[in-house]
Amino acid sequence: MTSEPPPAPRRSDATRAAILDAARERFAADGYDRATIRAIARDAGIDPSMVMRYYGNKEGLFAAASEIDLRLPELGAMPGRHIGAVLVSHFLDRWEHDDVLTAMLRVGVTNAAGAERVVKVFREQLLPVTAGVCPLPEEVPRRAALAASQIMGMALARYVLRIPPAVDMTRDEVIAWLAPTIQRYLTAAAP
Amino acid sequence: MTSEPPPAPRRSDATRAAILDAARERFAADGYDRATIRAIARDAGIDPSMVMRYYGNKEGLFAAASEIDLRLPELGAMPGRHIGAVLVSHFLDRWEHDDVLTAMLRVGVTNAAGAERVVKVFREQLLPVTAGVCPLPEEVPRRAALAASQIMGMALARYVLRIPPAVDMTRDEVIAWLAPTIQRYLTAAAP
DNA sequence: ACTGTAGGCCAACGCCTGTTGACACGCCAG
DNA sequence: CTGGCGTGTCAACAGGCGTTGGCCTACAGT
Repeated sequence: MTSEPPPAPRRSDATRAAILDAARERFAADGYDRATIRAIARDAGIDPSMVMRYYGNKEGLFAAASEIDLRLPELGAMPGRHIGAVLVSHFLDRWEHDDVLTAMLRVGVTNAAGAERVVKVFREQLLPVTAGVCPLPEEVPRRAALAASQIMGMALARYVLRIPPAVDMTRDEVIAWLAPTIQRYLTAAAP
Repeated sequence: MTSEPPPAPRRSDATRAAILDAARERFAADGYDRATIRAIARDAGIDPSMVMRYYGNKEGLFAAASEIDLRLPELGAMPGRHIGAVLVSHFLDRWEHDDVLTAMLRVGVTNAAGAERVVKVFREQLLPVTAGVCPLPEEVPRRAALAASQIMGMALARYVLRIPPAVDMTRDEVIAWLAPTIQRYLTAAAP
């Protein structure tokens, strides 16, 4: 499946990367519709037609720009009581140090393909990690969805809508409040 | 302030209402950019120029269409232990029976003015209602923001992104899981 | 009955969009 | 040295957008 024979380094790799960087930034800041190919090309310092040559069309560019790896830690290898805090802390890091997640959220809300992409990340990355820590296997998807709802909701309030009290909370305060919630969603007995 | 002397019924009230209905639907379904004035006018069965005549421009139309009343119940008049369940249940109702909230969420994410509108609703409608139930007055904004983050997060997962496990939960399951979270955010001792 | 005005439609504007095709440069193989 | 291919620019396209102004129609006040 994932076996492109040699990576085959091309002379244009720098340009491709510049386009991708600019695209991620624009998609994160403006959402799918307002992030124009022309603006992305301008940011990358090249002609709009290069974007088409390398990524086919706007959808292809978005697909390439929203290749996301949450880099979730292995939860099995740590004391069960810290799972909530570790997850919240990890997501705060990811959200603050790069704008792919903001882009994913913004585009997921505006664009059907974007929403599917979010669902895919949820299914392929969050589900496996939470599988090991939930009491009953059949409850895993539901519990993961609950956890995701709280994490995305805080990201929405804090990084996208910028609701002042959510922005003003320190990182540690956010963790202190959210960790017990995530902990309960993933590990506590069903209500 | 809110004293337009007579309501002054106009012959065009039906048209105005049709435009507003169509606008709310389109903004909810498509977000700010994709919801075009032409499409809204087509839905309302009139000419695009009528929209301009009555609402000035697209921003004015959006401002009129996103006049939101959460219709939050008085929390002071009920047993303190039920606040979480009542709030979650109320928001589920609002979200399912009318698409203004979805519109608000979608536009809040794509549009700066939309985000400000969400913050305004938070400040003017959620804050006052939660003020009566939090232990310390100075914690009210933070606690309300936490509750908002969980409620918006679930709405995002369930009604916008349509993450399958979040969609599949019954209304009662959502309440059973979320109510204790909201309850804790609003009333429990700070962590 | 006459007239002013509000309600409504139509055609057009200037702008910006995604996308395309033709053309120019420079590297590398033969 | 020469040809081809990869990299890049430029100019243009068709279509959609928000917005504007002119014109027609029908009702309301006198």
